[in-house]
Amino acid sequence: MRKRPIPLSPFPDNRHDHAACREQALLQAETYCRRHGLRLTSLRRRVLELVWSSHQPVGAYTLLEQLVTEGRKAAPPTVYRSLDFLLNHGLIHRIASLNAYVGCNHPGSDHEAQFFICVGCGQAAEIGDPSIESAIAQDAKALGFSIASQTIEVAGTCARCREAKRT
Amino acid sequence: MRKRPIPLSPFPDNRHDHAACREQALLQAETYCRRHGLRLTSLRRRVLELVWSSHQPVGAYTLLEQLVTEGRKAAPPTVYRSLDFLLNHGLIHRIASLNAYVGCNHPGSDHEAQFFICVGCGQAAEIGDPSIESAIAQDAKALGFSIASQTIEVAGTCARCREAKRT
DNA sequence: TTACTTTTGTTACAATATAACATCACGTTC
DNA sequence: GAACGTGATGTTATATTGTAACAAAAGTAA
Repeated sequence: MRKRPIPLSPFPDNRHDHAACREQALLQAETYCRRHGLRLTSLRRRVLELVWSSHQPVGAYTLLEQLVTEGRKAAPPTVYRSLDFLLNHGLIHRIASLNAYVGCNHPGSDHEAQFFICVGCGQAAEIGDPSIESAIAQDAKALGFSIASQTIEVAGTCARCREAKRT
Repeated sequence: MRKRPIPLSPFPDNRHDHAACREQALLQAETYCRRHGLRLTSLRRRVLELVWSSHQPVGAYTLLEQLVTEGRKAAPPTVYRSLDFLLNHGLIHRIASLNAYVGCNHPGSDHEAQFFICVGCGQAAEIGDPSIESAIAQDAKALGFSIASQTIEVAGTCARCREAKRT
């Protein structure tokens, strides 16, 4: 029997209360930063909030536009530095295949995840599947390879978008 | 019992004859194109050859520089169009985490692969592991997600580089 | 040859990301 | 509070990766 994957952040259903979802993520980030002596400054908090504005990975320049619209003095380094902070502490993930960033609701600098990304709605579901992990770990062992980081991104169509297309 | 992964293109050992390796890949590409009525033009062949100049994924602009050095009239679209052709027919892969391209020695437009990429020597090993595939397929099934493409890239240190670092 | 399609050349630009240095804000020590 | 040191942000410029759009050339078939 294979272990059950942990659906850390699956595709949200129709009655998903996203405001609560985002607030919870921000609270977790605040708690995490307080406990680790990190400064979740106003800028960093706002960038995190913007990343969490949906479950669709968002590009750095989209975030930049939003900051500027809000009246902040922001340039590319403004955004990238905040993103780096959030990435380093596991508060967001980078989706390499999209050059975009998505929130993570289980902070901690040292965790890997797998993403299913819908080309229809653009949403990304984060999975933590021990079966994938162990398969990769076994291959690494066979190769004598020591793993530093992983990029696992599966693109396709989510259930709801498939259903929508059928009609 | 889990199936054995197929090491499609593992980290080459010290006595790896890369000239032969590259020539074989080019022959395979020629055969593949002939059989499928595709035109492996001089430019495309040369780009493929340059990609195969090592097992290190190579950037588009590096290829461009080399073409220009050789006296070809090349601009970014020159390279990207050739890369697109080679990608579409499974003759190379794109490594999203590096924005770089690496040769594939089992042509065919519709195959997925997993890569182990050494941060020491820069080489990429292509693996086709059914265990990883099936774990992902099971997650997709559980989510009702239909897979279109995959990006699976594991970064770390290969056996030889680990050994080298120990001394 | 002519007509047609595919490939390549060419110019311009879009999108993503970083380097380098100045300034500001915050906490600590005196 | 004043002086200091450190980390965060502002600012300008530039590097890197990738595309759009159209013209010219090369291959293919009637």
